[in-house]
Amino acid sequence: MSPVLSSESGVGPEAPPATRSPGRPRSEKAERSIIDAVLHLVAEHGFDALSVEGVAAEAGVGKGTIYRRWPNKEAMIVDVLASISEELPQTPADQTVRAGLVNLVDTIRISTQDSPAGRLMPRVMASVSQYPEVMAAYRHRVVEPRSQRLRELLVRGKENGELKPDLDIDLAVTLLVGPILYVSMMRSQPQHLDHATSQRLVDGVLDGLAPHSA
Amino acid sequence: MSPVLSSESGVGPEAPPATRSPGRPRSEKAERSIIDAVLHLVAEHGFDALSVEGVAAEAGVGKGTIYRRWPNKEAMIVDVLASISEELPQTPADQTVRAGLVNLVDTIRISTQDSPAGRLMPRVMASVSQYPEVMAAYRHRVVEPRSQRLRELLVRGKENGELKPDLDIDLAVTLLVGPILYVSMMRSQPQHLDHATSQRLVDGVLDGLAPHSA
Amino acid sequence: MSPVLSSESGVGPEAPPATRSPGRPRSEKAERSIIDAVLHLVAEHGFDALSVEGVAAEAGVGKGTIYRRWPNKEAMIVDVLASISEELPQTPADQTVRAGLVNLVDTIRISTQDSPAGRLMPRVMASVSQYPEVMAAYRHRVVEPRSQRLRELLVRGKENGELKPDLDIDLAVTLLVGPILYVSMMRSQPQHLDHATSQRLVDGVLDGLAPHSA
Amino acid sequence: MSPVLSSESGVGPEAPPATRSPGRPRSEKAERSIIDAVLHLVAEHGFDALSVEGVAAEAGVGKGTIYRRWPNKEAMIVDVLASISEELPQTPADQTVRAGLVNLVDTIRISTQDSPAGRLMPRVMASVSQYPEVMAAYRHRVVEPRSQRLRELLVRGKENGELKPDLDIDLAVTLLVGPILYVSMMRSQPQHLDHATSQRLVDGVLDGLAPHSA
DNA sequence: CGGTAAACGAGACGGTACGTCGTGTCTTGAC
DNA sequence: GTCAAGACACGACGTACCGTCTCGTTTACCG
Repeated sequence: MSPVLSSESGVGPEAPPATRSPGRPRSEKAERSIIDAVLHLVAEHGFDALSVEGVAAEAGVGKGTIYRRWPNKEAMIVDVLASISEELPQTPADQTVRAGLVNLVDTIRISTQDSPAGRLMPRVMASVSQYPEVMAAYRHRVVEPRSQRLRELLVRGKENGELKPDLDIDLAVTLLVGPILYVSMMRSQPQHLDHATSQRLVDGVLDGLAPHSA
Repeated sequence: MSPVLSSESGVGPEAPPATRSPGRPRSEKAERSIIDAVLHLVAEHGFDALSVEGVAAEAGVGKGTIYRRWPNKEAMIVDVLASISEELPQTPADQTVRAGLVNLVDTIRISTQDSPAGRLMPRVMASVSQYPEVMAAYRHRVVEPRSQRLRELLVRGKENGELKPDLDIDLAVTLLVGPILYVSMMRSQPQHLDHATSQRLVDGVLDGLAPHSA
Repeated sequence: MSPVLSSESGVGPEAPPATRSPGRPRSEKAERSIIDAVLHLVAEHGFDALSVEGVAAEAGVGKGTIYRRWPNKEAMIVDVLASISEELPQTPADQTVRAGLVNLVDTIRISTQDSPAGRLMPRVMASVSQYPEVMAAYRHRVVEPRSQRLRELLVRGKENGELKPDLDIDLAVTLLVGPILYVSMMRSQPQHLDHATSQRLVDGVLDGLAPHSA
Repeated sequence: MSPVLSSESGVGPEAPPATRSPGRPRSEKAERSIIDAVLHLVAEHGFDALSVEGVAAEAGVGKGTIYRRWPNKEAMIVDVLASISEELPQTPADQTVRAGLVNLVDTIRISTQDSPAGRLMPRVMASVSQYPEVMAAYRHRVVEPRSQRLRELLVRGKENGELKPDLDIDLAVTLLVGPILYVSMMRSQPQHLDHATSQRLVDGVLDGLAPHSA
C-alpha cells in the first residue's frame, strides 16, 4: 500500500478547472447543504433510505446541482464520507509509542463505530465490485490516512528503540486495523468494543498471544 | 442444498410446512436454477447488476418462485452465499496447532478472496444498517463456522501445551480473522495475499510483533 | 386519401398479441382510469400542464402501466383523443343531402370547438414534425371517419341526382372540412361559430360564392 | 428584422425604451444569430428538438441574451416566424380578380407548405390553450396580412363588377384560407398540393360545387 | 479620459418532467 | 398448491430543459 504523502488527492466533487472559469461559480452553500442533508438523512432514516432525490429535497437543491458535482449517487456518498473524516490525535513526543498506539487505535475504533462516517463504511465496501474507483477513493481518503498515522508511530518506535528493528510494519498495521474493521462490522447492533479492547489489541499484537514455548 | 444439521440455522429458503402438504411439491430443479443463476450473474456482470428480475429470467423461473422461497433479495443472496461455503480442512491430530492454524487461515483467505461467496461478502456487509437479520444470518452461517474451527484449534493448542494456558482465545480469533477480512476488502484489484502471508499472520499473532524490550 | 373501410386500424394502446398470452392480463380498469385522468386534467388545467406523471397520480396508476401501453406521452394523447370520437349523426334516407351535410358539418363544428377531443387537436397538430406517425394516427382515427361520412353523403347526392354528376368530391370535402378547422384554430377564445355558419358554409360550397357573371 | 411600420404589432423582441437609454446597446448581430439558429435547428432536427439552450449554443449567445428579448420560448418562436413572412405578390390592376386570387392562394399555399415559417405553424397552433396571446400574435402577424390581401382583392372584384355585389367576403376568405391550412396540416409527408389545386380551389369557391339544380 | 450602466458569454441555480428500471405483490391459466 | 408469465403500484435513477441568477468582461455614452 503506497504512502499517500501529503496529498489530499482523492476524488472530491469534480473540480472545476483551476484557472478561474467563466460563468457563475459553483455555490459553496449548495455544497454544504448537500453534505449536511446526506448526513442528516443517513442519521435519520438509515442508509438504504438514502436517495439522491431525497437529498436534493432536504437540501433545498435541484438534482442537477448534485449531478453537476458527482457522476452518481455512490460517488457523492464517498465524498461526503471523506468530508467528515475527523482529526486524529497527535502523539506527543514524550508519550510511549505503545500508549500512542492505544490512543490511536481507540480513536479509530470510536470513529468506526460511532460516527456517521463509520456507519457509512459497510455500504462503501459494497461498491467494490461495481465501482472499483469508489472503493479506491475511500481507501485513499479514509483508510490510508489512518493507516499512515499508525505506520508513523511504528516507525518512531523502531527509531527510538521501543520496538525492535526488524518489525514488519505493514503486517503490524494490518494486524491493528483488520480486527477493528472486523469487529465493527460483525457485531450487529450493540457494540461492545471499548477502550480496554483497544488496549488488549495493541498488547496482543505487540507482545504476541504467547506461544507456550516462548 | 445440504441440510444444516442441528442448527437453528438462520435464513434458508422458507421451508414448506413440515407435514407433507397437498398440491404440487416445490421444484428442486427451480431451486438449483436460481442459485446457479445468481452465481453466474454475479460472476458475469458484477454485483450491483444483480436483480431478482434478472435472476428469474436467467434461471427460467417466475419471480414468484423466488419470492415463495425467500422474503426478499438480500435473504436470497445470503442463502446462496451460504450454500457454497466449502469444506474447511481438518487438522490431523499429529499436526502442530501452529501448522493447522496456518492451513486454516490460508483456506479462509483463499475462499474470501477467490470464491464467489467471498466476493459476495462486501455486499452483505452493506446490509447491516437496513437488515440486521441478514447480517446476523451471514455471521451464523459463514463467519461463525470458520471462527469456531479456529477456536477449536486454539483450544487444542492450549490443552496439549503447545499454547500457553492463559491465552485469550477470543482475542486470538479476532486477530486472525480481522486482518483477512480487512485485506480482502481493501485491496481493490490484484490480491497479493498468498500462503506466506498466512504464515506470517499466524506467527505475528502468536509470537507478537516483537517489542524490543521483550 | 384512401378510404378507411370498416377498420378501426389506428394506433391504440399497443395491443397484446391476439392469441391469449400467458401472464396476468392487462387491467381494463387501469386503462379507463388513465383515459379519464387525461380528460379530467386537460379540462382542469389546460394542455401544457398535462404530464405523464400527473396522469399516473390522478389515475392512481404507476407510470409503468402507462408506458406499457404507449411508447410516449404523445401516443397516449392521440389515443385518448381518438377514444372519445363521438358518434356522428346518420342522415335519414328521406333527408336531402344538403340538409344532411349541414347537420354533419354542424356536428363536426361542435365537436371541434366544444369537446375535449376538439380542444386536443391543435396540440396534436404540433406533433407533425417530430412524430409523423402521431399525426397519421390522428388522421386515421379522427379526421378520416368524418371526411368519410361527408364523402358518403356527397356520393349519395350524386347518385340521387341532387348534386351534379361531375362533382369533385375530394375538393368538396376539403372545402367543407378546411374552413371548420381554420376557424376553430384561429379564433382564440370566444367561438362565434354557430349553426347558421354551418348552413352558410354548405350553401357557399355547393352554390358558389357567386361570380357576377354566373 | 424589418420595422413593422404603423402596427401595434404583437410580440417582437421586447423593445428597449424609446428614449435612447444608457449602457451598451443591444447587439443586432446577436439577434440575427438567434433567428438564424432557430431556423437552422428547426430545419435540421425538427421542432420538438428545439430548445432555448440549443439555440443559445448554436447562435454562440448566452441564454440571457435570448430572455432579454423575449419573455419565453414561445414568444421567440412566434417572432422568428413572423420575421420571415415573405412578400405577397401584388395583383396588377389589369389582371382579373380571379387570376389574382389564384395567384395569391398559390403563394400562400407555397409558403404554408414549403417555407420554414409554414412548417412552424402547426407548432404555434399547439400553444393556443396555454398561451392565447401567442396565438393572437401569430394571427396578427401572419394570418391576418394574408387574409387582408384576399379581402382586398375580393372587394376590388365587387367594386369592378367581376364579383356579384352581395358576396359574403368573410365567408369567401374562410373558404379560401381554411382548405389550404387543412390540406397542409393533414398531408403528412409528400405534399401533393400544386398550382392546379389552387386554381380549382378558387373556382370551386367562386362558382360553387355545382348543385344539380343550378 | 475616466465613470457609469447596461449588454454580453458563460454557466450554475431550483424546479419539473421525462422515460427506464427494479422491487415485492398480485393474477392469470396450465399442470 | 406450485409453476411461468407478466401486469400492478411504487419509487428512484440519471438526463434534459425551463426561466432565473450570478460572474467577469465589453461597449457604449456622458461628464
